[in-house]
Amino acid sequence: MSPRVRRGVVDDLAEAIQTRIIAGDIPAGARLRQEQLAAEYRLSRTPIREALRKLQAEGTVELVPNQGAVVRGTTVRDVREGYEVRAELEGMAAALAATWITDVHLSQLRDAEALFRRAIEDSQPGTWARANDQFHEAVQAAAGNERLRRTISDLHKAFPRHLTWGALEADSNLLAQNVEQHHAVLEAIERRDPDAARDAMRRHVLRAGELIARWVERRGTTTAH
Amino acid sequence: MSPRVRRGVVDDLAEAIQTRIIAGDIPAGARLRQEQLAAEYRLSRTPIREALRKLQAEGTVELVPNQGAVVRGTTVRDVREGYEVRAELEGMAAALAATWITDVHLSQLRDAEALFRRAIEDSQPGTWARANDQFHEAVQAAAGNERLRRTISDLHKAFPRHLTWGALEADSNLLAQNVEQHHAVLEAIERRDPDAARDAMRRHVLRAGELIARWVERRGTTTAH
DNA sequence: CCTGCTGCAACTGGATCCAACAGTTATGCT
DNA sequence: AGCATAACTGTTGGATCCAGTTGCAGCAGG
Repeated sequence: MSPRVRRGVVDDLAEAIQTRIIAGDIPAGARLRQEQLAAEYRLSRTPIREALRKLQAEGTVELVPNQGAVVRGTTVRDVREGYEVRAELEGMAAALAATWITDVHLSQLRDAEALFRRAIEDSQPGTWARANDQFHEAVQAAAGNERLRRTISDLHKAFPRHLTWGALEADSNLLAQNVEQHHAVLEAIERRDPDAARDAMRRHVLRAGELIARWVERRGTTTAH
Repeated sequence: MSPRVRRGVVDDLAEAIQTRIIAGDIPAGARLRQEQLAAEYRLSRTPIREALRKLQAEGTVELVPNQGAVVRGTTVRDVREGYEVRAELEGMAAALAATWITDVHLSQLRDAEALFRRAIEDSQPGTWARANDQFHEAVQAAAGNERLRRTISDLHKAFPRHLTWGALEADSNLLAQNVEQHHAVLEAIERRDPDAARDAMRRHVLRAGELIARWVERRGTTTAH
């Protein structure tokens, strides 16, 4: 969002690995061997290790001395706790958005909502997930609190994306409900009603969290091996 | 809090540097030269660099390619935004604490409050800051949401401690007000009133944030050079 | 006196090298 | 035969090395 500052190789590298993890490409509990990653990315081990340190700080990976890095498994409790916090923060963002939103941001928000709705109705697999992110990001942008935005983003990145997908993909009815909830948020923001916006967003996120928690519960923890 | 897992050299190192920064020992805007740090800690540059990567991920330090690490300066806007978020989260923690607190945590909370009160009344310089942390941490522990705790902690570490100190130390009246506010939070939690607890904590944190913001404003940004 | 160029020194980024440690398998002793 | 120990393999941690880039100082020119 603000790559105004110059980025180095390891920043890209960390992001790449991060992406592969949240995409579910690399499963939880998997050991990340430095040499293998080095070979894969045509680099030496040094930048790999620095990237892993970054991921450790972000909580994506656990780093045990002399034993290497394993991707942190997500427990049901992690999901519940994380979404509880996220609900609060996104609710706050919605409330702020309702009071401070400008016309440009409002039109962005409307576009995102519309895109999401269409993606669901036409049941386009990859598109609606992206549209969903776009909607939430639009709200956060409208809120105008950069720190808040970053905090939510960090929280969001703590969960592999396939969790979100998997939990909702199963039932098209749930997706329809999501459309309704997004609409409620948008409507409250349009009405400039902070309390209503906060409440709508809170409920929305909490619901999603509960669904994901149950989904994870059913399949056990995502920690492999 | 959970150093159950084995820690390595760089973990300690990162924490040490972090501490020196939030203590104000290393001023904002200062360049951290790897060679110097290496000599200082009797290590090679490699672990230093990894530690800096961690700090970069935590937002404590900015890492520009071929130019090294500088500690991030704190702008007034950063303070306002950060404390706004923190107020929300700590308010949430207080609300959770009010509903879920157990007897052990409650006594811890009472102890922390009393310690804080005494430290202020006897005007012991170093003690009250520590007692303050203790109080807030007790609330978060009582809330029982580990993720929330960690998120607040990350947020807290984003600000050098001497900011907090400096802004409050000047006026003993402000400290007395803080005692009152802590008491209000404690009382609401004792009454098991989530809404009141949230509100009291929110106000408390927002006030502190506003004071710090104004203090920073007066002295300009903390970015040296 | 100020501005722009050029060469040098210092520092960072990445690669390579060696030592230490964990896990595993094989071996010897009871 | 079973258990304990010893050797081996694979992997990480930290040190050293080399190349590329940046920033600064000094100098020439306007």
